[in-house]
Amino acid sequence: MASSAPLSPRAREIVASARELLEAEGPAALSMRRIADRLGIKAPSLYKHLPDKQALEAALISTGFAEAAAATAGTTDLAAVVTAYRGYATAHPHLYRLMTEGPLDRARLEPGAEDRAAAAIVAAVGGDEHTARAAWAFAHGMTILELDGRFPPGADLDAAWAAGIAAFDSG
Amino acid sequence: MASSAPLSPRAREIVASARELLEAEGPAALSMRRIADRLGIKAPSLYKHLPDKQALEAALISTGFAEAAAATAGTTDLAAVVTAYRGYATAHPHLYRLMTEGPLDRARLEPGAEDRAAAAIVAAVGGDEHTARAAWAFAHGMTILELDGRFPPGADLDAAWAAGIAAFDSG
DNA sequence: GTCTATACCCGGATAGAC
DNA sequence: GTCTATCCGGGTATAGAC
Repeated sequence: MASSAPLSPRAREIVASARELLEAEGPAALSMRRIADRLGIKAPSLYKHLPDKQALEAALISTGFAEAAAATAGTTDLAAVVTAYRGYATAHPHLYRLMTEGPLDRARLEPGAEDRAAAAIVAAVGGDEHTARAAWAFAHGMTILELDGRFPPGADLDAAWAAGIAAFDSG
Repeated sequence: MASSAPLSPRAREIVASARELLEAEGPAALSMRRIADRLGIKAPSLYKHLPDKQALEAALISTGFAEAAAATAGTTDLAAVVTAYRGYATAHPHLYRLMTEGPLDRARLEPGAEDRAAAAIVAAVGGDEHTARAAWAFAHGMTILELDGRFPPGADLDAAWAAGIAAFDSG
């Protein structure tokens, strides 16, 4: 039903440790056993503090959205928003993947976190929601294809980002 | 080293059956055991025909690229390419995910398959590689966010696609 | 070309003692 | 709050018999 219960202090420590593991080794390494290992405890002990793994992932994702919102706040034009977006994603590639890959269980997130992360791009395109979604798709597509090494080796990605920004600016 | 060895007829049957499983249940269901089940054999028998699971996935991805190339061939303007791209992806969402998610082991693919899949979009933007990459990122971003249900419920995605197309057309 | 048996790895989660 | 013991599931892949 409602969104997540607030986390206890110990649960927040667990989430913080999980984040370090995630950022160091990626989503595939983010198992309850590995998280417990880092904390010097056993995996079953985690369940005294968090109901399940999804709650832990939701906490990580909510944090990521808040940080992405902060990273893009204060920008005014599309180039600046998109540059900040790319910068946040490449600084935290594994967290970005966790935030954006696959379905999102919105009920478990911090309320409003997703909207706040989207606000800067909506403002930068002048408030049109359709254009904002298209520009977000461009930014996410560039980001995830870049992180996954999907562009041809040696491709000038700064130029590709610039071309997309120019398209949306002139449109 | 080199690209994949050609597949035996039996291997092609296995790949075809794997594709049905993939399209019906998604990448997570695509295990050697499940593939074997569908064929009425045991998983170890598959290894007489295919060296490993990656070879099977590479065959599926190469096929997907060829089909995507065919789906977008003959288009002239960006709107038409992008519409065909979206149509192929939504007709084969799980295959599309397999084709586009995560790193790509190019050495195992059918040579040239990736380039042929990209050709229509390059042509539609007038041949500029940077703009082509940006437009592809837009199309992929829209597609994967749509498949993953990442846009707000009730969002008018046709309008978002149109807004992005307009941006690239006027740019 | 298929089988059985098996080796090895991993995962999330629970019960109940301390 | 942590532990041990355990249950359940899953996966890729190999050896060797038939």
